Amino acid sequence: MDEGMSGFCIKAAGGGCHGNGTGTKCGRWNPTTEQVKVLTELFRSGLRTPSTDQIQKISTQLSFYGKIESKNVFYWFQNHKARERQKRRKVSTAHDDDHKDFIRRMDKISPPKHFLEVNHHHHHHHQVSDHQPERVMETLQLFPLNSFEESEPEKLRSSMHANDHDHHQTTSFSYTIETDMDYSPLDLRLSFL
Amino acid sequence: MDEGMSGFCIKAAGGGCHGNGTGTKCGRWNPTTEQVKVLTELFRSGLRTPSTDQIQKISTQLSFYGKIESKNVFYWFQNHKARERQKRRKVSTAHDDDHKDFIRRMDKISPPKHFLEVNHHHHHHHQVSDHQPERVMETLQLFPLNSFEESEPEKLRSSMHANDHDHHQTTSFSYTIETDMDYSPLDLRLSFL
DNA sequence: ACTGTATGAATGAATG
DNA sequence: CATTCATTCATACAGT
Repeated sequence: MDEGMSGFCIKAAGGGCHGNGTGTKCGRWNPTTEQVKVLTELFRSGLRTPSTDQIQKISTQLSFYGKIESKNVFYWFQNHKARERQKRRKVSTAHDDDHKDFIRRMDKISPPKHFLEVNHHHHHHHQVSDHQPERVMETLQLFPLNSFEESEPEKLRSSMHANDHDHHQTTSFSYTIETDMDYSPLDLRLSFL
Repeated sequence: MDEGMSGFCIKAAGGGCHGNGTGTKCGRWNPTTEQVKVLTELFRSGLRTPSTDQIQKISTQLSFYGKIESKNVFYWFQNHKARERQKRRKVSTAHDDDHKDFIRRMDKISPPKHFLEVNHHHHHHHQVSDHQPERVMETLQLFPLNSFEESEPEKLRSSMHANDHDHHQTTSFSYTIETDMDYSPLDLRLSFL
């Protein structure tokens, strides 16, 4: 979730919409026939996943036919490829007798290869029932306040060094969840180091 | 940077099977608004790449609001960071108004024929810069003709013949826009090096 | 007007 | 860290 979540591009409506005669509403990109034509042609020519540069160029060219952004081109190819494949896949079901008990996506499909999967605690008492939050109201120790910033070399957190939780030195910051709902005095405290 | 527009996005449609594991056949984590809120807050506080410990703690805290695993937190941060960065690059492009000053530059000769890097130019560092995308209004150099990936024998169909004079030595494909509107003889040239 | 379908947009989950 | 695939949500538009 970024700031601009749900496709509500309510931004600057004035003239925002490409002035095509078909009276198109703004809110989401509505490709013109020309744009679609070009995109389709590119796709048919073999372009499936354009690189950033190509996307840039394509959208720039297409911008002549109407408002368009790079991401539109990006999504277009993403979707087009996905749907075609999706369609193609529907034609491969139950080709034989019966049980095609495969492609069954549900629970644990692929366990995280590396470190992940650590959150496991209560399982003994009422396993899958509604989780009775044991009020783990402990203070959440977070980042060292100086390690963030995209400068992470290759420090895979594979470290997995048991537990350290010792360096609780400075800056602590409490964050209280703010919700409209009013549940228990549950305030998540996130302490930053 | 619009924030908290209406607090919807509550994908309560179709399945909406997040929440406790009372037999919900959810395949993938569906974060609750509270979880997202916290994660976002953490992100905005500067957390970008939480360590294993932090991930652990965060997911533990967030588990109060619903089912969640460490890997979810991990992926969330990965994606969030990546997308924000990607947004800096894709959501740009063509912001100019109605400057139809398309420059039909003399096509730049395509580099060597067979597969070769499509990106033959700049590749400087531009971490998080909010610069205006350069208007690459030149012939659209696209993929290296010899398709890639997948077993999709896309038939290269080059209908639209070049009604122009322009024709490169390489397999170029000229696409002429055909519209009822009668703007300039703008022919979008898509050259596939 | 409502409904079904096509498709733009978003994002969880991976993989390299 | 970037790139990609799979799912799903949201909407524009066509058909009845």
